[in-house]
Amino acid sequence: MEHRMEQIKKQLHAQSYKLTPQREATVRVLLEREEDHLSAEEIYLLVKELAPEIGLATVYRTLELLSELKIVDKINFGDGVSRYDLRKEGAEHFHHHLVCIECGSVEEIVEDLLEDVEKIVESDWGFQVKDHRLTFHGLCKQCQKASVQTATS
Amino acid sequence: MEHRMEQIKKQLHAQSYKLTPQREATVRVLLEREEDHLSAEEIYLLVKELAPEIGLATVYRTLELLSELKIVDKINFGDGVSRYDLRKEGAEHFHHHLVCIECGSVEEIVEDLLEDVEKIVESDWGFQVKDHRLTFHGLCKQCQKASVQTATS
DNA sequence: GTTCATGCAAAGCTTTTGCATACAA
DNA sequence: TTGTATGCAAAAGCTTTGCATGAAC
Repeated sequence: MEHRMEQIKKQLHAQSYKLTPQREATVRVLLEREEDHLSAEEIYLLVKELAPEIGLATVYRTLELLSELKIVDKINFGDGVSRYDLRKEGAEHFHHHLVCIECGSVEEIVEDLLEDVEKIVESDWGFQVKDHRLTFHGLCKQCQKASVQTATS
Repeated sequence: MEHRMEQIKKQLHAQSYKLTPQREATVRVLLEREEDHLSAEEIYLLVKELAPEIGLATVYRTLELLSELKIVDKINFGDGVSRYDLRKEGAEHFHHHLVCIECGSVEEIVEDLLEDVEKIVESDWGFQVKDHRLTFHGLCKQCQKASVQTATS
């Protein structure tokens, strides 16, 4: 079994949860589609390909479990569905996102750009930061090009 | 009529929308509770005190309209409901939030702490930033004190 | 055999929509 | 009067829950 799956299995066992076939299939989908930001429904459909008998409720329960264990982060880009994002290995903080308001694409920023800002928040506001959510909304490279072309054509 | 309400009225008229009594009551609630982060349901209950005949659907429609005009920002702290936050006068960007994971309190940071980070995102990722969402999760001052007391008592 | 996990269906919530009515330019 | 806005109720999502069944130790 791959390194990452093995690691997650240990995390589950450490809290006396089992890595059932359904949970494994769900994690596998999340690993395979690590760059995406899948909704529960999308994950469900992909998991069904690996484990056709699985129910949507189990996917929700698994995702909730993985959230609690901080293996995945639940995120909401404002379109009414929750999306689930695997934490990068060893990452303490949730990574950042660039959401294009034109084409809807989502890019990830793994670098932590908020270290300085968090120091300011802790010293000036007395707030002890545990985690963060940072999303930029704007135009991705492609859509910037497209809008320049439209403007000049 | 107060300055801010008058201003919003003009913004509506500029797009040929009317400031109906229902919309005015909704805006009034948002102004009165500017520091809070009310859900549609909470806003509805407060608006009912000013305009008892109003329907929940109208509140939703008004909030959607105000969102489009960038008079309010819709935000989601992950508890399954959307919350609506009046933009500060003249603010270009949405302000930041400090959400306490212990007591659930939400504090606002009006200062824009992301100017440097946005420059990096634009230059290093080629992403043209239009707006952002930044929320810190952690312990507020009060809850930090409380947890120290608990630990030492 | 006891506990934990699953699948299915039903229920629960928030939010949106259809439609007839009321209002305003 | 012509289009916009509203209220109500129904519908439409997404997510959670109850419960009986099944698997694991």
